[in-house]
Amino acid sequence: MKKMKKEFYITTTLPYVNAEPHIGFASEIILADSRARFEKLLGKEVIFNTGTDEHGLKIWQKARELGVDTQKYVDEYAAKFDDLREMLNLSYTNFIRTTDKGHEEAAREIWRRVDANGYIYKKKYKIKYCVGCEMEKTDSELADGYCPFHPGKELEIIEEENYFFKFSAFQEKLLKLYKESPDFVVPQKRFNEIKSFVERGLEDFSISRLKSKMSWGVPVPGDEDQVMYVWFDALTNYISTLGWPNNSENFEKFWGTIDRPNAIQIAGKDNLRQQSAMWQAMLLAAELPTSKQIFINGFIGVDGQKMSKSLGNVISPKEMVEKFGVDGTRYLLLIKGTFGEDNDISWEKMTARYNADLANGLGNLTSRVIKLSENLSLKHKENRDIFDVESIRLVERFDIDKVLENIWKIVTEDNKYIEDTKPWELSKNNEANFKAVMQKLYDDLNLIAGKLSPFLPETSEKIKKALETKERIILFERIK
RNA sequence: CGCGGGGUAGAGCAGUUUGGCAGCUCGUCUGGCUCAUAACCAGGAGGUCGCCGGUUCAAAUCCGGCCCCCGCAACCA
Repeated sequence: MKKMKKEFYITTTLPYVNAEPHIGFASEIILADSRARFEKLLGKEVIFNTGTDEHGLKIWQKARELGVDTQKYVDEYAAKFDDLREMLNLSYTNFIRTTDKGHEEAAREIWRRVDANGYIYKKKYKIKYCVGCEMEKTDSELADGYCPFHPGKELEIIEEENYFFKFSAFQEKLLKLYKESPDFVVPQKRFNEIKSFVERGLEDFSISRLKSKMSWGVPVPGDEDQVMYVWFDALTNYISTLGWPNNSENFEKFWGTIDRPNAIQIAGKDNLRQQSAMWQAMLLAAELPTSKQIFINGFIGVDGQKMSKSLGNVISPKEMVEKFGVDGTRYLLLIKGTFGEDNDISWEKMTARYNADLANGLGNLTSRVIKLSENLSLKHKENRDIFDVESIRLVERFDIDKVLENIWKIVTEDNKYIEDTKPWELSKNNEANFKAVMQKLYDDLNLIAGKLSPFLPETSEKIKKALETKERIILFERIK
């Protein structure tokens, strides 16, 4: 067996705090949590990072709109996101807020390094400004050259001077990085997408805003008139959370070194460019190690449609937990489909799956075994190496749906085994066989509990406890 | 020629990288069981793998062409 590295680092993206926690983010963080718990079980020291992205124009506007102090507004939202820890039984070790002082300092430091290496320059550029909206408009937001909300008004052209990041200088370096690590982005199709994006050529992008127009951001080092564009600041959280630049020991241990990158990132497909190109270029520009691997998840649709507020079909993590419980929600979000693909959900389908797999499947099997073995004293053995090489490979690709499918094969086999051996008859006429049959079922259920612990931690504990105490238990109540 | 994803049983999907018996879950039909949460087990029905052509002993899978759906630009991961 080859010697494995003892430290594991995983981070989600940081949700932007201008809306309630989204089911897509819940799915992302449950995947990350499952992986983090899994690695911990394999004996690694784990840092699992998440947090909130709190700067930028939209938040500043939203707070103004509501007439509340911006800091107060973000404090409230950050707390809402931190509530997910309990709601979804998450095991994250770090919760970083981009308004944390340490983070802001780190963002300024990475700026200084990128600047010192010659990758930041100042440039005047023209922006289109709609007086009706009192907002800057990008070309993609325009309809026939006019603001869609104020089509009668001419757009004003304003010249603004901002700082730019020399993204264009990183085309070759990024392609080299992609070439050298063939699994850098998973799934492959997303990797192909970002490769061809970088191959087509990169454009420098603006990384600051005039403070006079929008003050809610990290001040640019050496220029009091500008604040950082939110992306530049936000991406830095993945390393500021480790105490970078002050705590270089911790940083190298978890984030890794240039020769041995160690950081696993998970993100939604809307974040492909930011995470796998922009952020990597920023790291290269600051002469820091890149990420090790980036997993890109698909989107969740409802009944074949996009989930959106205007359609009124939004399913929130909170509602799911109210209906299916913590582990029910975790299970349903883990098995909803192949990692990286867009997955379709609906209350109807989720309820059917909940009843079939959790109530009728695992829950009912647990009841059967506990009841049948009520009066027996069975041997308890500790599980060792409960995950085989195949399961490890699957979890490392976030194919957790397939791992769970394999666990559920044991449930099916055991139901069949009970049917074939008829222990309720054996208990009356063949004590020895009865005991042997029940011992096997006990061992299997104990194994299932072990295998479930990273994914459905609460259920895992409940099963173990029920086996021990022989107390009858309804793991998952059927839902109508 | 903007970029990308998809079309496989009534529904939802896997399988396509590396060609080799068309598979899973739900639903449905028939039968069985009574330990269990009206749960469980067995068997059955149901598919021209979007269409046309090519390569091959062999194509859902590889190649060429075509049709249709969806996402990316407005709340939104």
